[in-house]
Formats: sequence, C-alpha cells, structure tokens
Amino acid sequence: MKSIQHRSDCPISYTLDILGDKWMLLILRDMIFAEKESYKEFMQSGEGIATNVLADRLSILETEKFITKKVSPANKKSFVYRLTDKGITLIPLIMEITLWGSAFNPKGGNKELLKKLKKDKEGVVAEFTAKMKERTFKSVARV
Amino acid sequence: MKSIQHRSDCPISYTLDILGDKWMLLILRDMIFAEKESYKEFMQSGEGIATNVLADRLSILETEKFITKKVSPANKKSFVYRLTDKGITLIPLIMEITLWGSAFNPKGGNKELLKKLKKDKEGVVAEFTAKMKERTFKSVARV
DNA sequence: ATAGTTCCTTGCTATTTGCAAGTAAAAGAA
DNA sequence: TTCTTTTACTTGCAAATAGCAAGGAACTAT
Repeated sequence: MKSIQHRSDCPISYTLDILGDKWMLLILRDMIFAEKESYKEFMQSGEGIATNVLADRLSILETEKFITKKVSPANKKSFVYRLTDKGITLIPLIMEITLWGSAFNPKGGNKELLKKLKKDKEGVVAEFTAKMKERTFKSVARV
Repeated sequence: MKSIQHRSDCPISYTLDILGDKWMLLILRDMIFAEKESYKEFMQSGEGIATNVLADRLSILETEKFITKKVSPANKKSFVYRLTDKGITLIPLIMEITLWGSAFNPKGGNKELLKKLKKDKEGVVAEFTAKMKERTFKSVARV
C-alpha cells in the first residue's frame, strides 16, 4: 500500500510524480510489448531491476490502480499482473517515448513495429489498446 | 560535464535513462511553457528543486545537448539557457505527458491551452516547435 | 565602497538504491 | 511422505542520491 505525494497540480508534474521514475514505465513496457504478467518475468528484463525495487514499484502501480494483481488460476503460488483501463490509457504516452528513443538511438527495438509506428501512430495505439483491453481481468471474467 | 549510462538499447529504456527523472522534464517544461531561461527562474518553480539538483540537471541537459548555455548579453553574471534542436524534438512527448496528466488531474494547467491541445495536438506541437526554434541561439545569432 | 544579485558549491543528514541472502508457501519428484 | 524446486517476496547493509542550509565568487547597482 505504497502511494504517491504530488508536488503541484501542473499536469506534467502530476504525471512525473507517478511515472517519473526509471522503473515504472519499464514494467509497463514489459506488460504491453512483451505481454509479461508475473514477478519472475519482470525480473528477467535486461535492465536488471532489484527485487525490492520491483516489489515496491508493483505495489505503487497497484495502489495507483494502473495494474491489478490476482492469484494465478494455473499456479496458486504465482500472481498474475494485468493492466487496468487506467493503465491502458498510458499507451499513447509509451508510444511517444518509443518514437523519441528510436529516433535518437536507432540500435534497439523491434524494427517492424517501429516502422509501423512512424507511419501510423494512431493505428498502433489503437491496436495495442485493443489487445490490452482483452487481457483485462474484468473482460476475462466476463468470458 | 555529467553524463548518462544506458542500461539497454531498448528505445524506452534509452529515453528513460535520460529523462526518467522527476526534474529533467520539469526544467524543460519551464523552458517551453513559461519561456524561462535562467537559473533563478528555474529555482522559482512551485515544485521546489534543490540548488545542487538544479545545477546537476542543467549540467546533464547541457552535456546531452538538450540545452545550450551562454552568458547573458544584458548581465554578465547571468547565464541564458535555451533549447537546442534536439531539445525541441521533445515537445511532442511533453505534450503527450500534459494530455495524460490533465485527464487524470483536471485541477491544474492552462485551461485554454489544454482545450486546444485536446482538439489539435499536432497544431499545438507545431506552434511550440516554431516558437522554440525562434529562441534557439543559432537563429538568434543569425539576426 | 557597500550592498545586492546570480549561479553555483559545500557540508551535512536522510532517504533511496542495489546487492546478497533469507523466508514462506505451494508444487513437483522420489 | 519427504525432499527439492519454484515463486514472490522481505530483510539487512553499504553506497549513492536527494534535500536542506549556508557560503562563496563574480559581477552590478547605489
């Protein structure tokens, strides 16, 4: 139950108080692009997050309602993390970050996706938004 | 001369290694929206940055070529900080952050600008890009 | 000459990070 | 059933970073 203090009402400051941390958006990246959903999978990302920091950030993301945590139906000792509708609204922002990063560091990233993103940003946002909406716990429960 | 270490070639990780800090984008915000350009002006922002942190971040922004520093022509003890062309490329990202923040925290921000931004994002980006390009040191020198 | 202004630097304490190790609880293997 | 492994953490500790208050250097205004 770790939450966040806001320093001002400025929209940018408000956003950065939540997401202006190197790890927050990397976790969300893994959920969106790599469809990761467990602690173990998040740990395996190339950037090497420390276990305590991962636990801390997951807790904040949950408190701030960007993600939801549920016991895995397949494996009771494992949890499944999924984006909420609020979390899904970050997709346009994440795509913009991706675009900027790929322009100034052309080495990394999925070439095909980047090409598509440069051509049709709105389309890619819509595509990933739809994909993530399908994975939401709410809609899974409705099936 | 303080620079940055990159943890991976992922475009998102690359971007966050530079900008994934609560202060970096607030300084850029002040340059873009409030047209601030001096140490003193940056210090006066509502969020209350510490002097050593401001000096540190300005140094990184300069090393990474997002901004340029020059002695003020009006006052030799004062420096003028201005965006470079690279810094200007962050405007779309900053607008996206503004949009997200204003959706989830409707209290703050310039209402008129936000309204325009929601209607015509591309237009607002173009407008601010042009405005900042005019303030660049290179073009000022050309006058 | 004196008093401010501006852009920092320094010193100190408190918080946060990163690393290594440990724990608890369920799952799979013998 | 017992032993080992897996998963998701927590804990402890050293090192880095942040925040706060004060100080200094170089100009400027009076």
